[in-house]
Amino acid sequence: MLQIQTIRENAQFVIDKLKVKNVDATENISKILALDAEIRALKTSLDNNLMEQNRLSKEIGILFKSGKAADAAPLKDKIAELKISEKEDQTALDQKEQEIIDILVLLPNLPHDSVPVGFGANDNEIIHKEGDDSNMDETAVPHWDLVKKFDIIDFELGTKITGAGFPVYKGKGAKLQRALINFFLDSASAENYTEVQPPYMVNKDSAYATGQLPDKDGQMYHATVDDFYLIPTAEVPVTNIYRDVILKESDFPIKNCAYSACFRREAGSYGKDVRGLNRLHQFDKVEIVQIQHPYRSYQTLEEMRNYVMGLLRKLELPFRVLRLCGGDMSFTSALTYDMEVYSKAQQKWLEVSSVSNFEAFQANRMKLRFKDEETGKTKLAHTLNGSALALPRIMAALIENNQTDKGIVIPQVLRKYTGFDIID
RNA sequence: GGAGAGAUGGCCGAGUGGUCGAAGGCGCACGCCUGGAAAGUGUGUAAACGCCGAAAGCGUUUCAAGGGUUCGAAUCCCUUUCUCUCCGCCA
Repeated sequence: MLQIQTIRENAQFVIDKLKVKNVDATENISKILALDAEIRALKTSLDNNLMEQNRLSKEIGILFKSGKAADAAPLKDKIAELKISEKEDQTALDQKEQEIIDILVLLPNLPHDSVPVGFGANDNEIIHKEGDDSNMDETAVPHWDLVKKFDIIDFELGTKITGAGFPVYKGKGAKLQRALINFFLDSASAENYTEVQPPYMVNKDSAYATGQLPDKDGQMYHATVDDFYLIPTAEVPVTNIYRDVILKESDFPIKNCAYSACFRREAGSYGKDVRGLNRLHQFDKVEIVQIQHPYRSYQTLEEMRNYVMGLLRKLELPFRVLRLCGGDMSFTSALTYDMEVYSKAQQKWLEVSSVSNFEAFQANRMKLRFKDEETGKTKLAHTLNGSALALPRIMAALIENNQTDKGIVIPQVLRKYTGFDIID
């Protein structure tokens, strides 16, 4: 959520920035400014009213103590009068505050200066490319056929047990996935990320704090009996560790990593992109989360990007890095890099990681702050996160790119985790 | 799931209707003391919001959350959430 103070002080700047995300906020911003002025006037009037009531109550207390209780009656009448206008102010205030929040919550985060203008995936800026992204010959087999041939992932079985998008990993397929998870977690630990195992279900407050609610309500599985949501990413529970927390500057940077299963309804996506492992309802991911001082968050974003690039390099996968354009960025993000690996058999780039700086947007919703040593004031911290990495598409690319006559060759870096060097 | 007890500041803990944002202790910060440190000692030690911005100052709110009684609630009543103990169930 944008800070009301930012809007109050830089309304035009906010409007201009939101245009980069293709949002015309002119009307909403002027509504917000009007409501904000009304709210402050009401607050002042209400505060003065309450102050008067408190003063009179104290007087009554003194009268009671000194045995002059009878003299209190006129004061009581006065308070009764004040209470009528208090109630009016309070009702109006509650209503206006709800109104302003209802609008604020719909405004996305402001994009960073470096974010290119654009409407969709085609407008993203390719800022880096690495590895051999030539295509394989015509005999190359897509992963959904390979996994069947080697009996390592069974989509039909998952459909029987649950439904489409819930595959069953078997034998060396299950082991390869576990190897990747361990490789990712060990790598993060080596970079001083503290490993956590979060809950896979969260309450409404948590889903709201990281921005899944109210914007992406329909994308999460909802366990209605207890009103819990299945997490779409570990970002949600891990970032919420720091909800309503005031940090010290010396706590920065906070670095957490977490493996979790992720659950996404993916309502509205059908067709070619959902084939095989490309888009699932349940998948595994290792997530890295950092909380940083506002001055250093962009430096941290670059570190995180470099870290993820390093993982892809070790896995010997061709990849590219995109700087997302305004139209393709998420609601909460100020700057996002996507990493895509090239699947030589599908002849397609597959998104395997998204690294973002949310600046103070999530922190504002979840009241994640720190004490500024210079001023002694509490200020909002910056939150960042990234996938490091999402498993299914990595699996798909490894299986496809490493197919040989003899089987699927396991990259060197994973062999100590898998215990085998080929799937055949 | 049933029965009971509880939830107070960074932590421990007092407070059962009035001047209580809250005693005391610990911790922390700064100072004194010391050659230096410990001990001792003094002072300070929450957040949000409003009063045109900043500072100062003033005010409002906050003792799990929400509602109620009262001129006045940490304190009384109701609801919810959570924690602990016992019983039941159980990986």
